Order: sequence, then C-alpha cells, then structure tokens
Amino acid sequence: MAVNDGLSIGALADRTGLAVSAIRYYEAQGLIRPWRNAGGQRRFERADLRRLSFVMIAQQFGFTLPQIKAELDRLPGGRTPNKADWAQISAGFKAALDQRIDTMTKLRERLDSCIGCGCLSLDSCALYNPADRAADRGQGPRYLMGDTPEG
Amino acid sequence: MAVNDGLSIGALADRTGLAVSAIRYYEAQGLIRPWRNAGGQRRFERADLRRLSFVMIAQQFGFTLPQIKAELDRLPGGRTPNKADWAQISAGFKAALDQRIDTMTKLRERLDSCIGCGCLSLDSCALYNPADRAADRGQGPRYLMGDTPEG
DNA sequence: CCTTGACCTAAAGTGAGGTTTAGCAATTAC
DNA sequence: GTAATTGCTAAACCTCACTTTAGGTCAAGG
Repeated sequence: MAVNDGLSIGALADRTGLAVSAIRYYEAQGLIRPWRNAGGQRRFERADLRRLSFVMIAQQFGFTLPQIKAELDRLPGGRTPNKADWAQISAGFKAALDQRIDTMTKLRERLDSCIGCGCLSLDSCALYNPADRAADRGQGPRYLMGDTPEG
Repeated sequence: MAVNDGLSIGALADRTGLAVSAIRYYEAQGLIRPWRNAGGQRRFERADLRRLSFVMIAQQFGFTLPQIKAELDRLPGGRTPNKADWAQISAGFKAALDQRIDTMTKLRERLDSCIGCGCLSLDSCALYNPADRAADRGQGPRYLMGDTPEG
C-alpha cells in the first residue's frame, strides 16, 4: 500500500531483527542509504535487507562498522548487488576468519606449553611473544569472537 | 633508593609496557592493591608484575576486567602467589580458549558452505543460525545477546 | 475527524576500557 | 638548592556501537 513502495524502517527492523534505532545509526554511519517518501519517512530497497544481513554477519566475524562500510562501498553502484557480488565479499571473510583462528590456535599452543610451568613471567613466558600480540591488539575488537567464558 | 622499597608506578609501567594511566585505572577497578609510601605515592610488590601480566594475557583471551578480577580474587590472600597458584589459573584459560576456537571454527564451516551460494539470505543462510549466535556475547548489538529475532 | 501507532530529529546516556588535562606535591638529578 | 622528572587527584574526554529521551509529525483505521 505504500504509495512510493519500498520498505519502511519498521518493516526492515522486523525482518532483520535489528532495532529501529540501530538501522538509523547504520544510516548515519553510511552503511545504507534509504530514500525518503513524500512525508519524509525512510524507504528501503529489498537489497538493503541483504546489506543489513551482511553487516550482522560481518560483526560476528569481529569487523568494525567502518571496516564493514569499506566492504560495502565496493559493491556495484548502479545496480542491485547480485549473488556473485556477495559471493566475492563472503570469500573475503574467509581469509580474515582463517587468520583469526590461526592466531587463537597459536595462542592456545603457547598456553599449553605454559600450563606446566605456571610462570607468566615477563621475561620468558611464551604468552608474551610481542609479534602476535600486535596482531590482536591494535584497533580491532578485543573481544574478537564470542565471549562469555563462564561469566 | 626507594625508602620503603617496592616499585613505583613508573617502574611498573616500564616493565609491563602498560601506560601509567592504565595501571591506575586497574587499581580503581580493584585488580591491584598497591600501598602508599610516606609521600602518598603508590608502591607495588614484585608480584604485581605478575598480576598485571595476567591481566594482559587474559585480555588477549577476551576476558573483561571484571572477569579477570574474579579470577585474581581467587588467589591466596595472605601470601605471594606461587607457581602452582598461577598454573591453576592458567589452566582455566584453556577451556575458555578452546570454546572460542570452536565457535570460530563452526562459523568458518558455515561460511564455507555459503561461499558457493553467495546468498546471505535471512531465510535460509546457515550463517544466521540463531543457536550459535546466542553463544556469542560481546560488546555487539543486543540481538546477538539473547534477543530472539521474531520473538 | 480523531486517535493510535509508527516515524522523525537532535541530543544525551550507556558501558567498556581506557587517556588527557589541570593544578599541585614528592622525588631525583645535578 | 634548585630544576626536572615523576607522581598525585578529580574530572573531563575518547571510541564503539548503540539506546533512550524529548518533543513533534505522518499514516492508517474506525
């Protein structure tokens, strides 16, 4: 019934599970660009459902919103993104995820070798290896992946 | 030269690589309890080097400061923690880390099965599996933290 | 027509994990 | 003994990813 057609922000929220406020926030961050109907309300394309899906998944992978925006900005401008576009971006995830798993796995190996000694020594403990610390600190999310180790 | 002996906050910062402000912040959060010298300056035990080491490592594992404090609070009160104390705490890390690696690995498996289709569909994409989303807590949006989409 | 519910904006609040600033005191180096 | 460094506190500020609030507008139903 919407005269100008397109999805309202509430419809988008219902279908993605996102809060309306979050969607507006994403717009402010440039992740989506709805147009406005005659009354000034936001109207979204169906492709925005997929863009928001992308955002949600990318967040699970530990990407920040600016990083996600950078990926989205590489989508074709003039047309609705197609399967091939999304597949290419998805493939980019895999490298990032592989790297993260690798980092965690190495961390675990060092932990394994440390449990025996209980040292946690600044001088000698393998857990302090600075090279790998740099990989995870920096700007990235610290809570990298799922948290809640017991709480 | 320190009359009352013990490490100054600057010395601790130098030896851990932490900022002085961070160390004071950790004290405010109850992670360390320096005493004060005659002039009111903080003085730290050598064991605090290890406590801070613990904090830094635990952060790499994705623990929050309150969680880290909870672990530290289980250290013996009256005496300087020994190797066995630290080894026990280190062992606790392993479970958390194993779980995190497992979560990421499952995420990657689903991604692998998705790259071929490029769908990212809300209805059918395996990446949306809510069961595992719930397992993922972080600073992220709340719907990942227990809010069921379409609940 | 009128009410209800969805929508609008701007600004402030939240919480984690800090850093920066301002103004002053204590220590250390020469 | 004086200057430079280091330390002190309280409070403000920062980023990230949002939510909440306040005050008003738009759209749909009876």
